[in-house]
Amino acid sequence: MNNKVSMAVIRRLPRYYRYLGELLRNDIQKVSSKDLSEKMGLTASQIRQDFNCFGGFGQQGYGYNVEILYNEIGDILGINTIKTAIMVGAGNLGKALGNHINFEKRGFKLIGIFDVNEGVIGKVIGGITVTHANELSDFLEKNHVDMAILTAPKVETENLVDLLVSLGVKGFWNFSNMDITRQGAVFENVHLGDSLMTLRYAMNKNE
Amino acid sequence: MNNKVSMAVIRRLPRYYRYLGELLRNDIQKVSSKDLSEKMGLTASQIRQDFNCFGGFGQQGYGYNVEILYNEIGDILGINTIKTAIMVGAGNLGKALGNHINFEKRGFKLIGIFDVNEGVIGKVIGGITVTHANELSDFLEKNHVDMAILTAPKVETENLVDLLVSLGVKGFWNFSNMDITRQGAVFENVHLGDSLMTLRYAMNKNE
DNA sequence: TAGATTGTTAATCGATTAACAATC
DNA sequence: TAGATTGTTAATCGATTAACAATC
Repeated sequence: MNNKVSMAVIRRLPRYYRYLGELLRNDIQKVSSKDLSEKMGLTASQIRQDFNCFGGFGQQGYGYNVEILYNEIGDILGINTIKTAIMVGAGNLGKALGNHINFEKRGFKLIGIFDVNEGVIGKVIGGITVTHANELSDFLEKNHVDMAILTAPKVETENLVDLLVSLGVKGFWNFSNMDITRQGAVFENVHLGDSLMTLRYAMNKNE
Repeated sequence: MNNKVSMAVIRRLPRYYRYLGELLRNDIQKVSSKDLSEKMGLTASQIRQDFNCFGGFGQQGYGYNVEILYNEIGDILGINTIKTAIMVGAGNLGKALGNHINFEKRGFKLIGIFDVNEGVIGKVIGGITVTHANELSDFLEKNHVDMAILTAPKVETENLVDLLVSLGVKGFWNFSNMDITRQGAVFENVHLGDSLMTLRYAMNKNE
């Protein structure tokens, strides 16, 4: 067990979780660090080191029980406890995320979607009816909201964040294409443009 | 100048590029590693090390010329030379990417969008008319396509990739939620679900 | 010239890999 | 018991930070 787990390890956990989930769906009950290392393109040593940051989930001479390991990693990530989330911005990206991301399997429950565009208000996305953004403060006072997904344009987002933080939102999944940080809240800033440029670089390298 | 530049450095380049672009838009002509370090939350030393992987772009006693540095990083990333791209999958995510990503500023030009769903065929996304996926092979034989954006469901994507690779596609921006690799092509596998789980972890840590 | 800031080398820190005793 | 594979320590490798001479 290790109290200071590095970000590099944490970023690998969701990937382990995906591969273990697949084994589970295929009714595979045990897996060794060697099996996993071949599947995932990591070293067996690294895998064992990673898992042992959190305690010994394996059994010498046997390997790891897939189901136990899967659940342990889920617990470490915190996704077995649900937090509430709202989405601000119901454009194409909002629709894509709302309809296709399985929030409940990742520790969140979507409870509200907001937009300023009359064209989408009243529409249903991922089972939630889109509400006008001017009801946002009201909603936040009446409902406990842990996390906000930011899929609105940059300008609108910038003003919004402070309001949301002041009303108790503690986490942000931010697609606004700018890095945001605020005291007392955590931000997962997603930069799809950066990802695309990295691909462009890799393609030249590969030529 | 350094021949073996680490992935850690490369992943920071798009971020430098964004910050420099912002300085440029604000008509700021020079920047020191210290200025940048404060803006970006890195050490000045790391910034200088990063830039010096590719050669000396600065001037002692002065700093860096923003425009020169911006263009140099663009060149390193390869985004000042355009490669062709198609998108397979014109659902909400495809629409979001097609309409909102500025491909040309990131080294790509979108020249075709394909889907199997009759409902979207003929619609225009990001200036491109959606075509039926059964015309894909034809299109690839008539047009040189460097990169494919995979925004179709998992099942459809799996079969598609080998076809695309065999027809000369050399890069993939993959949103299908599975890791893909193939000889002779590079993949940027985007896992939004992993990003969301990392946020969930960070929120518990922050409590 | 004096001050500022780079480019670069050396020191430190952290992450990955190797090795092997423990043990199922 | 013999074989397999973990948990863990030690060795290596790589990335970040510190320091400072070079020089604009």
